[in-house]
Amino acid sequence: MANESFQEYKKLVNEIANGMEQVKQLRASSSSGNQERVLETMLTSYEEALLILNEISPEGQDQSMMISSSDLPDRVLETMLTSYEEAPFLNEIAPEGQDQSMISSSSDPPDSSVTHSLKKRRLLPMTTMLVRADSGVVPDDGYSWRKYGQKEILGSRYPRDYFRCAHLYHQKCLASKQVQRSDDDPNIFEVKYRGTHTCMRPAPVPPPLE
DNA sequence: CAAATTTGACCTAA
DNA sequence: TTAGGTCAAATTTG
Repeated sequence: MANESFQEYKKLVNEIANGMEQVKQLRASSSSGNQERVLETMLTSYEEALLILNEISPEGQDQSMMISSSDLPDRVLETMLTSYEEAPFLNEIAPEGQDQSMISSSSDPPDSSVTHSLKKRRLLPMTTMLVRADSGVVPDDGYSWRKYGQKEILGSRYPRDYFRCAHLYHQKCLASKQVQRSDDDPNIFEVKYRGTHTCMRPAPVPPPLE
């Protein structure tokens, strides 16, 4: 069934992938710190958008209940718009050619109901790794962390611990991590890292395996 | 004593 | 409202 919505779907995927590629190139050639950060945010959004598209990909048998072809682009566009709002300077770098249509905001419509919510804080993605802890204690990863919370997680047998870099105050190091014992194997811990250390502290030895 | 942890309260997105 | 993330006062640790 190569119906219309499927064609649209493929087109959308291409557009996003294409835009993502552009951002990557842009990132590779610029060096300003702030721009770098913004580009990083945008890249993340693109990736999220593609993930969403994958989740609801029309490949499955039940195509009939596939998105009404309008609420899907809405989700994607909302995600992307958030990023573009954080990157006004990009208006000047308007890429040659096509995909302006995705950036609907350039010639502001007067009563955009979207403009009110421009204060979204976008958090960095977490990278997860599994760590063996035969002694029941999580091996040191070389950084000094300070624990700031612990939570019971619904459906998990063990609580989740919250840490952030111990140098948050002396330096602006925003790195943080979460640790949670695995449900199935008590000797395995799931360690999630967010952000990278700006403090150049001791041996940054990222733990093994994943 | 300072510094790190514990733990219930607080905050907020879904 | 709930679940998950964070704050911060009390407590423990070194």
